[in-house]
Amino acid sequence: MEEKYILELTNFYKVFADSNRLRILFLLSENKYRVSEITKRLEISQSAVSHQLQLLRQLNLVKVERVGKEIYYSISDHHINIILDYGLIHIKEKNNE
Amino acid sequence: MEEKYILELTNFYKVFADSNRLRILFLLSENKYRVSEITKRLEISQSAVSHQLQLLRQLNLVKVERVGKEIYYSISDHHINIILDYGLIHIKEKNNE
DNA sequence: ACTATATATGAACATGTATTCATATAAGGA
DNA sequence: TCCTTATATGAATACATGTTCATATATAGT
Repeated sequence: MEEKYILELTNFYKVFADSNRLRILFLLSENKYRVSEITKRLEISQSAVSHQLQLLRQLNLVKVERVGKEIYYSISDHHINIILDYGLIHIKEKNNE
Repeated sequence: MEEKYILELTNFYKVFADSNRLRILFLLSENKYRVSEITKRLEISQSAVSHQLQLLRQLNLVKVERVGKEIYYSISDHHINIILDYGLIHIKEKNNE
């Protein structure tokens, strides 16, 4: 049975179930960005961005690189891109029906 | 940009981000079941099961079939199975690292 | 028509979590 | 060392949503 994986699985899907977190992931899937750039591009407050990045870091989904005062974030798990791509495909397909 | 899909996408992922809902989806991915059977097998209250099924029905993820007093539910969107399978693969792979 | 069984549903409640606000930390430049 | 900028973080707040409780609806059997 999958029962033993259920909690782990729901936690995995929860990552993508918040719009700001998803925006951040999509942005980082293109490139690495500083916190301030994420804030500007997505129009999310600096604090909210930092909190989300903290969460993503704990889940080992993004990695960090410090350059002077600035801190760059990027995707660290290639599965993320697959999930993002598949989700998009699903939605687009659905909209075409 | 994916911006216009973001909300739709998060709603899509939210479906899988609850453990009881995920259990129900996994169960229904095997077979069609009556509400009472889902309740027994998953040990979730009848009301909670009904509420979740209602939600899944509104999203067109499950379909309904009435047979007398009983009501059978089953998966109506094949994408569901793909998502469930992929999620499992991801988790298992992750656990083997 | 009455009763029992299966399922649905609205409202109240409980809980998790995302955001904000205020502030801390850390690095670079003067 | 002091100031400025970049980011992190704890606490409070706001909000969304899943569950329960009570009850409604629907169907079959008598």
